[in-house]
Amino acid sequence: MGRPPCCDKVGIKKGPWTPEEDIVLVSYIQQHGPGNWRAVPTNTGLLRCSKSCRLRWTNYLRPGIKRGNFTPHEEGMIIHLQALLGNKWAAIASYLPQRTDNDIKNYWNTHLKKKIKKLQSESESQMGSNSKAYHQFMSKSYGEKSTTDNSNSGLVLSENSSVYASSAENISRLLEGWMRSSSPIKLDNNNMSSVNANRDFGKISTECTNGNSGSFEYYRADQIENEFPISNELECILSFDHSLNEQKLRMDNNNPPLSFLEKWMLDESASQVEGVMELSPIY
DNA sequence: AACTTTCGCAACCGCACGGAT
DNA sequence: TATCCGTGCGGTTGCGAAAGT
Repeated sequence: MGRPPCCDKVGIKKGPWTPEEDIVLVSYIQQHGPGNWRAVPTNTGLLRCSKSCRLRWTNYLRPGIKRGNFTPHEEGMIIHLQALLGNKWAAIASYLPQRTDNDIKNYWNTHLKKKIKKLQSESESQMGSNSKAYHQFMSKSYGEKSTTDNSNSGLVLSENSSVYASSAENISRLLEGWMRSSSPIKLDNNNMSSVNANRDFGKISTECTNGNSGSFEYYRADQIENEFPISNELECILSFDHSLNEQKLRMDNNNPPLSFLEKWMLDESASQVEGVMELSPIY
């Protein structure tokens, strides 16, 4: 009943993308801009369905994607936003513009869920010990000095070096040469989620020819970090997180510990949720 | 060293939604 | 209004790598 999924069509390839396929896709999008995915396999000769092309682009090839380890602060953001929004990964990702929803979802499922569960069980088993594990985690997540643990002496925000998949590195090498072209082009405002850098691609300039998507450009991460300061929205939520955490730590000094999420949810519903919900996500 | 188990993540699947016709 | 089409989203799967025995 109904149409078969597009990827079930005869001749449609599945499985991991090869560097060569990536190059074809990237070069096509360089010329035409993202969108109209249905046309991509037809026009490029890629034996992939349109959906697969879109996914490959948005989750992997798109400029501005940060890969590799999540910082403690990113972890904290994800945990807060997940508690607020639930498994709305796309919404959560909009507050972490360098991360894809898929990446966040995977990180949540493989790391954070376990971590929270562990912390919760530790907190429950250490009732009366003022929830040390919770404090340690929160202080790490928010780069603050813990009020209960002096071993963590402050900011933990330094970012680990990113790890990139070998395929992306291969593409980088393969793309070297033909991508050294033209003068810089202004970034499209609609594409601010793509503003951040993919170090592998180096600096590339190109203009879309369809006139719809405007132009876009690959920047190196260090350039981006200098040229595009953190957005107001993100600053807002970060400062909110900061003050929230301070409040939470103050409360903790006077009250027996609740579980991590219970406490946070209570805090939120008490006073702060509206403030966050009014924030417009970054698109 | 060989085998098994666990983990992490890229990719896929199916559904929902909105715009066009 | 109904249908089609393109796209976005969240859940799940499968495979390679790492860890354990």
